[in-house]
Amino acid sequence: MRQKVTLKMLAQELGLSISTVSKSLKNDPEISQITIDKVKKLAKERSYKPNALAVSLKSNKTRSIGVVIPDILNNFFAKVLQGIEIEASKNNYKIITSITNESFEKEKEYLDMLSYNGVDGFILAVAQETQTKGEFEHFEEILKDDIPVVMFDRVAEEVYCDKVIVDDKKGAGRAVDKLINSGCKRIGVVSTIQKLSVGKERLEGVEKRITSYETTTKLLKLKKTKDYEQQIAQFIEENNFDGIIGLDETAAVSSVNAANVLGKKVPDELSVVGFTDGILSKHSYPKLTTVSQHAKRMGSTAAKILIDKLELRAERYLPETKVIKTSIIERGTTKN
Amino acid sequence: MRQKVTLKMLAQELGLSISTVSKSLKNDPEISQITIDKVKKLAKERSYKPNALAVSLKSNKTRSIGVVIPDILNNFFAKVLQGIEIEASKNNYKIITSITNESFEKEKEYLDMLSYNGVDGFILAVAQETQTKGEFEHFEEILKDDIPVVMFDRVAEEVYCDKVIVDDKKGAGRAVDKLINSGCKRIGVVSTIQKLSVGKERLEGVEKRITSYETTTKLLKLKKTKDYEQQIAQFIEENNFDGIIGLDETAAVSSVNAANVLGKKVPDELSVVGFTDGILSKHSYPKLTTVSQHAKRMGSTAAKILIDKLELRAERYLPETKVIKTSIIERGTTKN
DNA sequence: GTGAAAGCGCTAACAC
DNA sequence: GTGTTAGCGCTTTCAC
Repeated sequence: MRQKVTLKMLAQELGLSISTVSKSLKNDPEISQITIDKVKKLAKERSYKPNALAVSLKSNKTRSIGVVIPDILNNFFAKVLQGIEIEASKNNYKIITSITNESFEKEKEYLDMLSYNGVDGFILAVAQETQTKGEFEHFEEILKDDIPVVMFDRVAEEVYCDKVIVDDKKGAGRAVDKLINSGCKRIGVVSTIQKLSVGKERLEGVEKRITSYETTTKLLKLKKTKDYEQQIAQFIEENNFDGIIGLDETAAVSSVNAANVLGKKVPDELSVVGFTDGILSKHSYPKLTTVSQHAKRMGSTAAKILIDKLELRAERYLPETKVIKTSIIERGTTKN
Repeated sequence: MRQKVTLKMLAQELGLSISTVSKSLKNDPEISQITIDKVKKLAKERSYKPNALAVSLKSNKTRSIGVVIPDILNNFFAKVLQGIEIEASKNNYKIITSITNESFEKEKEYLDMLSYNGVDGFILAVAQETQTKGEFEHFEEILKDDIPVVMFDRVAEEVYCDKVIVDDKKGAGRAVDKLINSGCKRIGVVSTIQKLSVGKERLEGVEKRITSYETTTKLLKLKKTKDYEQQIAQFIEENNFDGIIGLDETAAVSSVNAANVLGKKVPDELSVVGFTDGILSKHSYPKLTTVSQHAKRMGSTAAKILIDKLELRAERYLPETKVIKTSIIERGTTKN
């Protein structure tokens, strides 16, 4: 093992005290310029780097952010993570990634483990199991310890902390408008996320908006046990739909494929609008028109809010909820 | 801020010394059972958790692993990350995720930053720019400091460290066999990753295997500037292919969609085999037959190797290269 | 302008 | 069986 360079070593070599060396490296005005230059020169030569651990112990700051997400294979979360990472790295923060796999226990465990001098703050999306259970004490615990938390997308209303969400309801409304404007008369809704808060929000958005038009809608909750495309194909046939809103990316892409099963032309005989605008939407045939949630921006926004808090640049004790605007990305599954 | 519980506090409250408390919590046989019980009881009550920073400073171990990957939006890397995460969490390691976005500079930066008491070891896939440049000093630096490195998938032959790779050549051979066995006579190869080592490996594998049969092949390198499906459709038409091997997931899915453009039936008129077996393969229409690289297993294997090294369970100084076997996942784009 | 000393929270060798 | 002490590498107050 190559010897690690410490302040002590530099001090010895220069015949100075440790504190002088430390101050020199910080350009402390107490120290003469000559000394400062001397110290810096040697530090550079030896490529001295402060021991992050020692600095953290002293300052009680780790410069790291705990990111707790339900599922990294979900392209949406991956995008958010990317946004967080970029912003964090800009500000010289590390990120510690934890994946709950939608489990309440894992979520609790990770929060607990990381809250003890592991990270300065958290960015998280609530696990499905936690949302179903409605138990949020583990978040409160963290907040009591004065560790800031920013929730995104899957948030817990009950917890008083910063949040970054998407105007899902409005987005759903936009999806309805889009379909109606491209001539659809009968619109069906397909979802695999009926249990999640976002799933409910979107459904509400659709239902509310559809009352503006002379039509109604119907929801198909996809069952994991059966083939999605078959379920959707049947749903379309039975109700004679000419428009489908997929409340999540999988539901939307499967709807496009269901049209293939039925031999219906998209978008001529069936239009589809999806949510999330991830990688699947760009690789379906035809490519999906979607409501984009700007996942990357969600990530960077969440990171900005958290870092502002950590650096005390923001007002304390005043949690904010930031709403990211949705927008429709027009591609091939709708008519103009 | 709720006061953090420290050994000192417990000691004071119990009228014991700090070291006694410390030892009690470690079940040191030097300490009487009565004391141990007393200490543990209070520790539990106060929900004492050791300060991870102090432990790290003392032990010079952080129990964290630096994971450096080129792109988290790539489903393959996301899967590997998932595998790493599971294994790490099992062994009570944290993971620090860094995304290089294929940049040499970023890769260097992250390795540098994290190597100073940030992490105990690294798991990484080399960035594209680094592979192109062929500069690997930054890896050597890390190894000199005795920080173990495990490379996966995108490895640098030149660096003497542990590696986890896939038998890409054999996998490519399997893809050829699969197509020939399902009756293909003219096989084309499509790729978006011709610059990466894995891309070259796979191509070689195809070319080598195809000599066993009475046919030849041809490669289409997809240009980012133009629509993939159009390029592929043209390629298929011009060469009258009845089989396509997509060397990466995007190329493979785009090939299936190109068949749609041409109005060719898959797999009846055109068979396709892809690589990577990610989320896209499962959502194309028809679903893709692919060569799976078992990404998750790659991740957990890499993590196991690293953790074994870190805990000195493994022989030191003897880097190993583990080859993960590929397998064909049969779905709808090939005939039986 | 420089240095000594205390302390962040913990561990462990060494007393007693 | 329990306590004292030194030290991990750094920052910072206070003394000189």
